[in-house]
Amino acid sequence: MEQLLQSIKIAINEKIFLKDPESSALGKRIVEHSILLIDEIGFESFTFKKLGDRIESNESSIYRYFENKHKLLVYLTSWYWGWLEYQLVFTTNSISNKTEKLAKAIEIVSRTVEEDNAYSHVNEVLLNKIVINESSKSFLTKEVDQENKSGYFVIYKRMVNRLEQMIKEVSPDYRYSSSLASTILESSLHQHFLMDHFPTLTNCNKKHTPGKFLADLVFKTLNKTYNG
Amino acid sequence: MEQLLQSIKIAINEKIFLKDPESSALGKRIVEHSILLIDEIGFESFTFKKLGDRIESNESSIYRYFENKHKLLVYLTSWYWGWLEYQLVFTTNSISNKTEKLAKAIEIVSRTVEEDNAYSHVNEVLLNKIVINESSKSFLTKEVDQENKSGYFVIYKRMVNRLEQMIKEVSPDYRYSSSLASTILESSLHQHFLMDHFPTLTNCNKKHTPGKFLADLVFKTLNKTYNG
DNA sequence: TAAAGATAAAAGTAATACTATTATATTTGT
DNA sequence: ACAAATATAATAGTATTACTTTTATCTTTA
Repeated sequence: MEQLLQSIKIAINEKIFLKDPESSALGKRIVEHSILLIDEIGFESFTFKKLGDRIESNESSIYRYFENKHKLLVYLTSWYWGWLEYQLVFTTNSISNKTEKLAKAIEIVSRTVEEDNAYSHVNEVLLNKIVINESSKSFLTKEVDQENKSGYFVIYKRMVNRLEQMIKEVSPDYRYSSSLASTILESSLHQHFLMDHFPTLTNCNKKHTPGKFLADLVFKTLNKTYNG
Repeated sequence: MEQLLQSIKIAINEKIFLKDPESSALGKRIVEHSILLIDEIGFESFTFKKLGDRIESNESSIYRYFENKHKLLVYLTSWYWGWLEYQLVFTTNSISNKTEKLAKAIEIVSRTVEEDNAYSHVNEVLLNKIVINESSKSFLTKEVDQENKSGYFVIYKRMVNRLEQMIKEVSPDYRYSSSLASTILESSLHQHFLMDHFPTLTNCNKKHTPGKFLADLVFKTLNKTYNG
């Protein structure tokens, strides 16, 4: 699988960037070090000036790739969802049992991310942390409707739709398939956040993972017994 | 109830403000108009200078009440959860049937807020919109652990705990009571957000409210039939 | 009615979030 | 191999933000 992924490029809506960061060494350094720096100091404190210093390049050169730091965050989260979507599709594709397929999907989208060496300039473990801590800020803005129209969030929406379809395959009569699908993704991120910062607000831990909580929730809701 | 509430003050952790905004006319104007202005232009664009212009007061006077706009947001969301907690406790207190009590609680925390004239300087309808659109930003920061230690989020945590207790009353053996409780609150806000901006990612609408989705989810998960 | 406390006005500072210009590399097409 | 095209770096500049400080004035209240 790693060999296979090596040649796959995550396709991101071109409106999100001014110049494709995958198209040059500088672009890749921008992506690589923005992940490290945002993880380190948080999105609020992150600036293109600091990133420029870090990669020994100039602030203005970064502006040639991304209009502002908000678009960079949209890019990074899109990349993450695209990467996760690939794993989801690849892993569940061959599973014919519908219940088992949905169970696997829940596991994939909610598990703690482990190193993936397929993309040398992206640290997926840190990117997952960024998605947990910062990604809400990419859509909780006054510009969300306009950016949604421009297709900034297509990959995320496709992820929700894939989960929704799997839910429908398991329980065609369930009324809230898309709400449940969006709740799986959102709650997964939230439970991971609570594990790190508000442990009294969650029962999840290394043993009882967010994935197990969500599998239990989903299959009871869909009236299917499943012993994952 | 309105008469009763009139005399109740929502108690907010004193570390969140420099001077209690409830203690003066200017303080109340700050709260009142910050809600209107944040709703209007969003938290990112909101500044104390703009608020000062709006209330015909000075930027530096606002700084006497709140250290920065982040603390003001923490204050507003705390106020909201305190207000909602009061409604929750008041409304569910007299219900002896445990299932019915939990059902009512879910309804209270997930319903669309309607006007409440008890607090003249707070527009609860707009504050609810702010909580949906901006409140995540109050804890998705690098300072969250330190602020949590200082008690900035106690009211929210108490809300989750109240829901958790109600869940335990209904199903003592359910393993994920606090995860489910935190999911109810988080998912409720998220489903309202999706209704407004990503209608394809939710089945919720005026008829099939987030409250109905969540009640269905919770009672199936807890193996209780309830026809709300 | 004097003193204390609150608010307003003005000015200043460092940093942010950019834009514009020009110079210097680097790549590529012939 | 070399000119042209393109990318990057360096520098400077602007408007705004997020404050702090100082001083003046206004309002309570003891």
